[in-house]
Amino acid sequence: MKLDFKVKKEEKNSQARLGQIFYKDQVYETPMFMPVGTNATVKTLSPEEIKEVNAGIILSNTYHLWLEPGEDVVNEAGGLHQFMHYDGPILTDSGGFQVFSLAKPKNITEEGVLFKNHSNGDQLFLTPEKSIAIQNKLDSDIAMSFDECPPASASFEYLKQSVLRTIRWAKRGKEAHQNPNQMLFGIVQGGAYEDLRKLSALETVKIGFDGYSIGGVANDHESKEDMYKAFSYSTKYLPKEKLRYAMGIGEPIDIIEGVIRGIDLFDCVSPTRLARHGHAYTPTGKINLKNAKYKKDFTPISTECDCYACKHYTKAYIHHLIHVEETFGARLLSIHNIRFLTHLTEEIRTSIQEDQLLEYRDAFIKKYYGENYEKK
RNA sequence: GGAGGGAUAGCGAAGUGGUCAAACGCGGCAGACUGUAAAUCUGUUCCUUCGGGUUCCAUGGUUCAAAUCCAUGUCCCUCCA
Repeated sequence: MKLDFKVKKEEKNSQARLGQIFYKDQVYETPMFMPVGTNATVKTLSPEEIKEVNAGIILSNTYHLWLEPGEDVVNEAGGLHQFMHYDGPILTDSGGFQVFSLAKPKNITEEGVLFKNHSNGDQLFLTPEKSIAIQNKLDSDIAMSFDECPPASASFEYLKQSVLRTIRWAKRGKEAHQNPNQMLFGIVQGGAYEDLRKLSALETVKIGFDGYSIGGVANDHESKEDMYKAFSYSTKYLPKEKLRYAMGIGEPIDIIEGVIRGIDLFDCVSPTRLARHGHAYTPTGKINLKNAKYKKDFTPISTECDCYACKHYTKAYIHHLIHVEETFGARLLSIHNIRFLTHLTEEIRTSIQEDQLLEYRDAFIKKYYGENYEKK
């Protein structure tokens, strides 16, 4: 069954909204943070742990599952939910981000994108139709249009051509889409230019999708200022009743700033990747558990956190696990970091409810970054 | 008792007259990471008041110059008796 979305409340002092996603017999609140599980697994976590950490939607990836194990295997298993034993909503990215991370610009044509398989060098060709067909078979709940995700450093002219092509691809993808239980989102591109974001948003909305994503943000050292512009210039031209999703975002502050600009959904690899590299989010900033100063720190990562890691383990123990490269360390930190972000969105929702989101943002910055925070 | 081989920075290991404060790997100490080619990548790792100082088992020697050559000693390994 296709999931449903309703906006419950709009904040008085910003573009922020409170919403609800209805899925099977469950209701999920937005704004929401969605953990990333590219290879049909949120790295190191079981589905039970994903739920324990209060995450709802999780992500998976078309490109990766196409290569391994192949969409037919997943389909034969009964779809992604059955395959990976996750009964919450699953969103699949289209492979569009891999256009940015894996393909060379000259391999992008009107028809589609030529990739080199990152593991064996095979030539691969992905098109909008192919991406949608794979997602149909994976049977995710939300599919993404196949887009070009250009680097932030791309020129205005290149971005314009790219936006126009992504719109044409979106149209082709929508025509190819056949899974009635699956939402399909269009993707707004256009860098930090209002003209391009407007063009991209309006044309994509004209095609008509179940929700809209904002792509091409936080690529290759884009400034925060440009990222926030991209948010504003996109949501400004999107219908209020549809879900808005900032792809690949992000850092705690970027989630808050995104919500302020009218975004409902966020996903990011940071909590799990940082975890594998020994880092933990805390209310007073990010810390590196590998650091020698934690060797004998027998306090939890955060006394304000209710996650499994913080309830039962000390920094000293996790420091030890990371040093001896035990996977349990990465798991505890992944649990903690995702919980940090889902908890952040809970506080954001409360603040929207009370029309206090801007105050919440300022207080968060003061606590997380200290007094001398400036947008970089 | 005899014959060989070896001793290099925290560890392993290159280097066998000057370009050597000494490759490289590990470990250590830090940093980066935003739709996951990411349990990855980068920096740093003798001391220093940044001028310099002190090193390659020890001592003595050869040489303009020694981790590198010679002598003696100490310790380790392999083989033979």
